Amino acid sequence: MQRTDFGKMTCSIARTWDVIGEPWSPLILRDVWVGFTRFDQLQADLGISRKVLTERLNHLVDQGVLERRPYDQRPRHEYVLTEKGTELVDLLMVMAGWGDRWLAGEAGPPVLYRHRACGEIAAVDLRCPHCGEPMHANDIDMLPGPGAAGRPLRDHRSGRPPWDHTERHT
Amino acid sequence: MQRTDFGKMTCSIARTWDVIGEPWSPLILRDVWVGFTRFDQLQADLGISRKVLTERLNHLVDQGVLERRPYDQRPRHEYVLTEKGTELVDLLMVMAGWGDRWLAGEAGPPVLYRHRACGEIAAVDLRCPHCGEPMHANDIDMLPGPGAAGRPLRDHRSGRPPWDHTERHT
DNA sequence: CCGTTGGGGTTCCTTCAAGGAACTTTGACG
DNA sequence: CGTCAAAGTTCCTTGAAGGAACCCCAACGG
Repeated sequence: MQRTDFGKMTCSIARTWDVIGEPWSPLILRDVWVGFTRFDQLQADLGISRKVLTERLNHLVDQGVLERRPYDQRPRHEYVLTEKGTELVDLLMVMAGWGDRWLAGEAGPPVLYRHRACGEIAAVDLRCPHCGEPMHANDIDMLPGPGAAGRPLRDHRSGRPPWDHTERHT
Repeated sequence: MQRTDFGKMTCSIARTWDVIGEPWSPLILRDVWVGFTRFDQLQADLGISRKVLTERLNHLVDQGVLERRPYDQRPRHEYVLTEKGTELVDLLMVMAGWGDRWLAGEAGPPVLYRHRACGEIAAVDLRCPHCGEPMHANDIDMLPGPGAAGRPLRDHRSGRPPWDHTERHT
């Protein structure tokens, strides 16, 4: 599918997309996390084509997100999350949180998350690691980082990018 | 592309994927957030095909993530994030955080995020809204929610799903 | 020692989406 | 009245997703 190579863009969203943005990839990671670690388990649970599953698993292994690990003398193996992959599960939790909030409808969320430390059922919240206050879309400013490539950034004071001098015919 | 309809699955990750999982969608949202709100701006910035951009924008509007808003008497309009869409930016921030950490390489992250409340540069952190402690992949248990459909869940004590009684030939 | 089974893939074919370029529409402006 | 610019359509080519069938390999079981 992806004829465009997002991995080469100077954007961490695009680069991350290059790793998990193909169809099925997040669901494969979800399943591996939940305990479906073998090819046939994944195939049966997801109903995905074997061909596509092979391609996705290879890609995820190449990207260092999954590890192929033998569990028998026979050529049998299971897929497990690497540290890199485990940190991707954070992303899945945020996706699940948004889906629970906006798409679950009458029936309510299919899965509840319980924080083991305090025992409470909760959706993850985004916080600033320094001050501990909420840190959402409108709580931040963006600045060029060391890996920047001259991409214009949002100016939160004017509400539009600094380079944008087109009139608004409001 | 997506021949499989993820939106019908009993999984908030799959449902969310159905909204933003097509190629380009996250980058479109990023651009709208950053201030590229018009068709030609998006097309020029992303280098996406006009046809595909039309399809994506329509889908995102249909899903209530973007709103098409006229800014002139002429048939001119711009796309803006709804509340639903603004909350999706949280997801983009987590994606960016992961990409910054694992894919930025030597050059470092292209963009830095500054928390306006405290002025610090930081990546978002996932916390439990109740106790305020970190809440990552391995800090939670999953339970069936009201919208569940009998899907087996992970048992964190055994490390694999409760229904899995196959031997491990380790 | 030969056939069977089961995990883990390939191969091949059809259908549909992505990419890209050219063309169209609409109202405003000089 | 001709032109311009925004915002799409149309059409064609290439390539990815879906699906079914097939293959390989190492135990077993008799």
